[in-house]
Order: sequence, then structure tokens, then C-alpha cells
Amino acid sequence: MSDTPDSAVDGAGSSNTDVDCFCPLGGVMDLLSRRYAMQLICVVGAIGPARYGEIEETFDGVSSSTLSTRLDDLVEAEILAREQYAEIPPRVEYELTDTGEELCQHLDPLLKWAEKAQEG
Amino acid sequence: MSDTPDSAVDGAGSSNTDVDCFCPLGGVMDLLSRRYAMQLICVVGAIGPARYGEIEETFDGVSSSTLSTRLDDLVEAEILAREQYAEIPPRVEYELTDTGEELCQHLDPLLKWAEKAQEG
DNA sequence: GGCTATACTTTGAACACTGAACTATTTATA
DNA sequence: TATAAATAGTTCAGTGTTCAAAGTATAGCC
Repeated sequence: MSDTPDSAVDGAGSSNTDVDCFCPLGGVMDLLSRRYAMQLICVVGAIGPARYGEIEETFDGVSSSTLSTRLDDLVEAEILAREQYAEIPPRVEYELTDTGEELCQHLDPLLKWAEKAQEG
Repeated sequence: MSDTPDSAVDGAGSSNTDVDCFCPLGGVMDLLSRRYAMQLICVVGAIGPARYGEIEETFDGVSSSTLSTRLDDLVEAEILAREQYAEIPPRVEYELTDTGEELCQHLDPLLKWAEKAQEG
């Protein structure tokens, strides 16, 4: 759904300075614009292989259902990798993929800035 | 609401490597996590003083109500500045504030990356 | 009087997020 | 034998967010 690319900036581009077209970003940006997505990537990047419970503790106030959905989304987008161990009680670890690492390098300075902006 | 700070990373921190605490980012990140917020900032940054209609054309598929809400959010957060001219038909221009400029500098590489990730 | 242009607002439906309670499994304790 | 603990989630009903489409206000032009 929502498949109506082009036309947008191309149409406006003629009268603009130099917009490089940010519109059909679709997938990736839509994913990052879901709640906690960016923080999640940075947290997994920071604590390395991270268990579900560890991640849940790091955030104060995510519902487990949302966290679970978000993790699934990021795994499906191949930003995170999920490894499940056949143990009882169960153990699951999340890690950044190579794509995730790249992304994390762009997100880290943003989150650091946001952190500072919060105080000031 | 949702007032239960600390306890989170502080509790997990003892067993972690070196998470710098990304959780109480609250405001800024929550705002950026709303739909089109990041793209909006970069678009205004790119075309300078931007009129509502110009912005609307740039995005292909935002509803005017959401765009309007998002602009209000960003103005209230002092990331965008809104200037209204007493003309008929009305003219309104949006521009980045200094905070917005800073933010835009962090977002630009992210969006550029996302753009590339989309193709690959 | 009716049309155009701009920057929105309003409405009802669809989708996203929330808190709280619940699931399955095995080991540990009473 | 019964109960509790631990992990990684899922389910549900309620609330918040986003959607598409239609409507609002104003003044100049035909």
C-alpha cells in the first residue's frame, strides 16, 4: 500500500533550490519513526548481544508488547539479528547486523545530541 | 504521566558494559519518532523558508491534518519557526531555528543513508 | 453571484501503543 | 507433592495517533 512514488519532489523540484528528494524513504524511515526504534538500535549497539530482559530494563516505560513488536520489526528489516538458545528458562539474544551497525553510527550522535538538548 | 524516571538503566547498569543511558530522552526523541518529523526538519532545512503548500507537495502521502499537527509540534519545540504574513490568500513560512539547524545536521546523514539503503 | 488561491480544521474510521494479566517450561525450595 | 522463580514473550480492552475526504475563511477577478 501507499505506492505512489515520484511525482512529489520532482514536481516541486523545478521551483526549489536543491532538495535532494527525501520522500520515497518509505521503509527505513517509517520504521525508525516508530516508538523506541532508534533508542532500541543504539541500546543493542551499546550493550552488544543483548537479552530481552536486559533491553526491557534499559527502557523505563515500554510495554512488553510494543517492545516485542519493535524487535520483530527490526529483525525483519535485518537491522537486528535474533539468536535463540534451547535452554530453560529460555535465552534469546539480539545483536546488530552490519546494516544495524551502519545505522547505529548515524544514530548515536543524534541521541547524544538529544540527550544534551534535554538538559539545556 | 509516565513519570517513573531512574531505576531503569541504573539498575541494569551494574551488569552492563557501558550504556550511557538512552532512556529519559523523552521529549526530543518522542517528537522525532512521530511520523514525518525527521523528514520534515530536513526538508525545511533544504528549501529554506518553506511555505505550507510547498512542504505538502514535497511529501507524497501525508494527510494535511498530520502535517499540520507535526508542524505545530516542531514549532512548539522551537525546532521550527513560523512566520505568518497578513495577506490574502494567506502566506505562512516555516524556517529552522538554531536548534533546528543543529538537529538537521545530525539528521541529514541519516536520511541520506536511509535513501541509499532503500535502493540497495 | 461564483471561482480561485492558501493554510489550515473537522470528522469518522483504521491503525499503533499501553498496562495488566497470562502462557510455557524446567529447576529449586517447602 | 505443591508451590515459586525465572525468561521471553502473547493477548486483551482501552486510549492515542494517523488517515482520507470534505469543509472553513478571506479577498480579488470574471
